[in-house]
Amino acid sequence: MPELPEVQTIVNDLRKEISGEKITGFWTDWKKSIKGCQLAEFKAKLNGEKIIAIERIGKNILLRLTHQKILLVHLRMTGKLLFTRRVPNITSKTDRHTHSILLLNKNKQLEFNDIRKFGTLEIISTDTLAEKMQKIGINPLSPAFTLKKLNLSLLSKKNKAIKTLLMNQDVISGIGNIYASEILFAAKIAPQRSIGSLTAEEIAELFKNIKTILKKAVKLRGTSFSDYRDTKNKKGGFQEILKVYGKTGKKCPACGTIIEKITMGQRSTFYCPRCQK
DNA sequence: AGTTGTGTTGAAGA
DNA sequence: ATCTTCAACACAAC
Repeated sequence: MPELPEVQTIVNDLRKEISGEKITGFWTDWKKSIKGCQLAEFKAKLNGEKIIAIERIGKNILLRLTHQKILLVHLRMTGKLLFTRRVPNITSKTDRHTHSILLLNKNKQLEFNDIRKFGTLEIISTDTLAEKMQKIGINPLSPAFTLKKLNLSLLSKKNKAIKTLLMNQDVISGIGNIYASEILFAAKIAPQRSIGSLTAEEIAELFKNIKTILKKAVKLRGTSFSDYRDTKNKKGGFQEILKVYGKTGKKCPACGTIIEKITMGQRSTFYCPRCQK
């Protein structure tokens, strides 16, 4: 669910909602989300710190705090960050799947809501950020991500399927199962194609569409295929214009051929067998 | 009512 | 090493 466009939407919204706020407490009924230290230490580290900046790296959300601390949030499959107002003196979650709450001043709070409880929270220090993010690949929306760069990252992976590469966070960060299928449809490339078989023209088309699809999805505030919601629990808009993802048995919007679903690395993969060569 | 599939990713297994 | 499979968990759809 939350891939680059969804995480970026959340980060953009959080900047407006909780930048500069002070953390006054932390509540949880699911300690397993917390990585790196025990609950008591986690609470102690957060308490009294101010949120000074909010950023995205890949699918990670970074809340930069005072004293060189960073609260690292990963939503995995069904995580949400819900910005809500607290009823004073009551632990008030707005949904039964909220398992942690970051309590802020002005009665603001950030609920970490996660149906499947795969999401994670961790506090790191700024000196360990680079190490922690070392294996995260390039941000496909950054100017540094060029066609040349894409070609370079393809070099050593000639035998792998192109869809697998798109989803590999160590190479390009932020593309997940939904956008991988959509980008490959837009680029007219079949997902199972090996990287070595791609022509220069196809790689150029792929490059162009990685940028355009992701940008469009950010503009539309992400895809709410099932669980994804923004910080105000609202759906995105990209699901309205999905071309192939989840469209098994439906007609290809470009040529009318029936969309097929295959499994690649235990992940559903959707494509048009006529448009995508 | 039991089985299957689900957007992620690290850890275990081959 | 590197690639594939599994597990974490809850729920909807079949």
